[in-house]
Amino acid sequence: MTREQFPNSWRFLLGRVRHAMTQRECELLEELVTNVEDVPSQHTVLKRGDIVEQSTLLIEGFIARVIERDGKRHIVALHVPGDFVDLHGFALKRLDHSVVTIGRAKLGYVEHRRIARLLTEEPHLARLLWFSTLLDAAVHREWILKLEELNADGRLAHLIAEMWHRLNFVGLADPTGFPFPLTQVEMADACGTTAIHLNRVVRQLRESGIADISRGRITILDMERLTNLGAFEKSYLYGEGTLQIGRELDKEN
Amino acid sequence: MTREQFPNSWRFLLGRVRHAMTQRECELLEELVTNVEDVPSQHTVLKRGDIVEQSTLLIEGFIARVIERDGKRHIVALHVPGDFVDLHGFALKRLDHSVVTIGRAKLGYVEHRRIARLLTEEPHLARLLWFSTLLDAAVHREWILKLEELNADGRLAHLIAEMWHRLNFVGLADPTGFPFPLTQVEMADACGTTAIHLNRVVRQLRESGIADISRGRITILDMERLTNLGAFEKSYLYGEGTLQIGRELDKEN
DNA sequence: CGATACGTTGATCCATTTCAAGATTGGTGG
DNA sequence: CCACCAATCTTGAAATGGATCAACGTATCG
Repeated sequence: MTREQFPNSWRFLLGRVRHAMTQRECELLEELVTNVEDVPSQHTVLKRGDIVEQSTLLIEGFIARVIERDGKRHIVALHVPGDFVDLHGFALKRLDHSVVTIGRAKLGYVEHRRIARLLTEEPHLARLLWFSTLLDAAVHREWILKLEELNADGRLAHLIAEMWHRLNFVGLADPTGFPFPLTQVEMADACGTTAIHLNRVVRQLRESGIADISRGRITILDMERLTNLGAFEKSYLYGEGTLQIGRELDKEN
Repeated sequence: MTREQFPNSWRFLLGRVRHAMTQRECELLEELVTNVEDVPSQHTVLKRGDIVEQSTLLIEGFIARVIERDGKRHIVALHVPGDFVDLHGFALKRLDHSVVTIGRAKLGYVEHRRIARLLTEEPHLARLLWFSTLLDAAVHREWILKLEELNADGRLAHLIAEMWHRLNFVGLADPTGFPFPLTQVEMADACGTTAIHLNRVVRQLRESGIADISRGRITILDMERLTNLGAFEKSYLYGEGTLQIGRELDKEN
């Protein structure tokens, strides 16, 4: 599986479901993606309430799912390259949140008509798409946990750890860190705290030699302490040991 | 659609997807449910890390999805009668959380083998099941938002409002309130606060004439103020205007 | 080189946690 | 039916994390 062969879907394929897909399914998926385009930072891909007829594949860059309320922006999910950002829109249609790029991004689109066809013609592939929305939900639950359990420093540590693992999974992180274009305001919006307080937490992480955030890059200084501080357990990201989504079930009747 | 005809699935059918289902699909679904049983309060249906081969339908009672960490219990989701509690286990297999009853409950089970068969033989019905997991995810996002946005009083108000709507949808609430067996400790675990502080918030709601919580029942005294306090917008619960999951898409090729 | 977004810091105030203890309730067996 | 126990709910006081208001430093880009 090369980048040349699957210019749009290769990071998706790099990601969490690749090993369950056949060559043919990979090709099918790649062909689904149309209207690939580059968009600037802070571009609103979709607005809350929009009725969508296509789903967005994030090919390069970062995307936040946001909900605004009385002038305050809240980030309820973050996406990295390879993520299907709003596959759930296929069934839900009307979005409960907006979708906004952070930093320049490259996007592709898959028409819902085509996904519908897949459902009957390629049930196994359809199940993989279902699976990828379930992983999203698992990440949601982890965010709920982090918001209930941790205070600001732990939340930021958790966010950093999660982002490192997800980016690493698609080849965009290395042991020293990863590129990360979120401003402190945006990180605060994703951690349920204020930018001012988050700034103090950033300093704390820096001074205690755990991680450094500056100029669009996060540097990991001590992964072990970072993981502890964020009470981070990576298993939820992978649906570990799972992917019983393979072909066995199809066969067994 | 009567209770007699669908003793196990009728509340599910009462719920969010009913109108998209044919009579035959309703019957199919009812037949999927096996091993119906009554279980006591605080019964652990599934433990974090379990590998599941069946999914749980909550027929009567309440269920919490919980994650324990250093002795503290966190509730990441709540379920009401009619909910498929762990349909996501179909694809994810290894659970990232435990599933525990709150108050006595009646449960039914659907074997994953059967769901797998559905996927190819009944794609439309399969899509409805997918849809129901997506609604779960939408509720997760709303919880993330409430945890980021609101402080303790708002969070509790939001929880009450959400529970009222979900229970009302399956015929278990009326304008004056609804039965609710969670202890204050459990409500605190679901609101990301301490039991002690939650108790003070409960008093606040009582004294300001918004809602009363006592002896397993929540009484709504002023729905409008409750809704405002919890910044509650019911639309996310229904996938509003959506359910493009109907038959149109199947036909249109 | 000035404008504008972003990051940093200090001081004050309030929501929430924590520790500690007492009051109520529901269920159980005698 | 009462006595008792355990769980649940309730309240107080002290300590703290985080919000808020206000201001200033610093990158970045046309």
